[in-house]
Amino acid sequence: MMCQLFPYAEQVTRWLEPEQQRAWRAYVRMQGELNAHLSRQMSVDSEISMTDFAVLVQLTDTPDERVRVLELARFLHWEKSRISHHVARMEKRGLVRRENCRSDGRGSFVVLTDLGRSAIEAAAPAHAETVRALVFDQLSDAEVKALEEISEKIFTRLTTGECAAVIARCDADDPMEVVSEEGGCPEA
Amino acid sequence: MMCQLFPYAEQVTRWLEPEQQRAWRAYVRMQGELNAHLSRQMSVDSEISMTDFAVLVQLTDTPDERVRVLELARFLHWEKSRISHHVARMEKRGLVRRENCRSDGRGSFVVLTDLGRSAIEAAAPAHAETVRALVFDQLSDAEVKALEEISEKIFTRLTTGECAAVIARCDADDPMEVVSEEGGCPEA
DNA sequence: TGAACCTGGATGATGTGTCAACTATTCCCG
DNA sequence: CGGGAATAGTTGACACATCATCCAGGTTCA
Repeated sequence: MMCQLFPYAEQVTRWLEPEQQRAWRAYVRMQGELNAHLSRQMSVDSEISMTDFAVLVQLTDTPDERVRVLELARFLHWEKSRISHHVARMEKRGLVRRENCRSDGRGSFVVLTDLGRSAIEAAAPAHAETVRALVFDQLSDAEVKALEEISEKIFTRLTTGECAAVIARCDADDPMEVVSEEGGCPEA
Repeated sequence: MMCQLFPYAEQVTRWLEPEQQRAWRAYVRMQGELNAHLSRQMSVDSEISMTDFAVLVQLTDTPDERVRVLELARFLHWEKSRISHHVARMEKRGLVRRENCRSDGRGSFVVLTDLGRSAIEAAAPAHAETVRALVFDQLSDAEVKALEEISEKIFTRLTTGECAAVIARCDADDPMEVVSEEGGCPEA
């Protein structure tokens, strides 16, 4: 039970401090459980999944409720084929529909349907309640602030420097010549 | 871009405070990106995935490197069919093997193979480096402590009370008569 | 104009997670 | 002992994510 995730302390490599290791294990468990719980809640008391929800949010967030496929990919940090497949499934269920772009023959829009709008409007309140109950009702104001700062710092690290090059895959097709000396991101 | 995740502020339901909303959006983005990054790193510079890794850790953590399937499920908070499928795939790749339990004819053990051991030993150092570089190098000692406490509080909420009943699915087969008045977990 | 290249997007194969059955064994209790 | 319930685990169908590949429509430039 001790040293659960990484039994290789100080044998193999510079490892985490005990406090870091405790924090990491706590975070990993929490995050896994929270994701599972939010997904389950969403699909139990509404007809859509968390990923459907994310897509629908982007659409409702846009004035004319239509977004280009790749733009969606960039907002969500998904890769384009994921969007493509997912939109296809959502289209089959009537949540969105596709329309081709007149000004660019290659492009197409994803457009919110009435069914899609009512689906997200039905799902949102319960989701909000859940997040509040599971997360914010447990935390002090200071902790909320800390959570934001911690998240922001890590996110910044993930989206700058060499890490950004990998993430940029969703903008470009080719591996784009990442100059990584064996190991890529970690050793900055 | 504002109000990205939940555009239904104060229209529909008691919603999150602005600071909570900012924190939530930051957390969600960070967590998604971090997961993606850790998975990619693991599968790029080793032959196993994060989930393989999790299973192998449990095995190496056990004295005789063999664990019962359901015990594995409980440790990892996975459901049993997920374990079953995943172990089947790992067995196909030679990372583990199955052995039937002599004392209980129904049961079976998952046993670490030499290949499995060398796979995790090869993967662990780079993973450790990555976690340190992406997460802990960004955080002060106070933030590490805060991260642990925040995670612990949320995790506790997730695994006690009515929420626990849902999670307990991995211990029992039946839906176990969860007494939830329309909505389940959130409204405590 | 047309050849090389780039971009937006779709598609198919494969690996993974979830749900709902299902089988086989063991346990409980008369 | 015998029969029902619980337990351990598997299986199949389906939704989803990723990767590599493909293709049609644009762009650049000679």
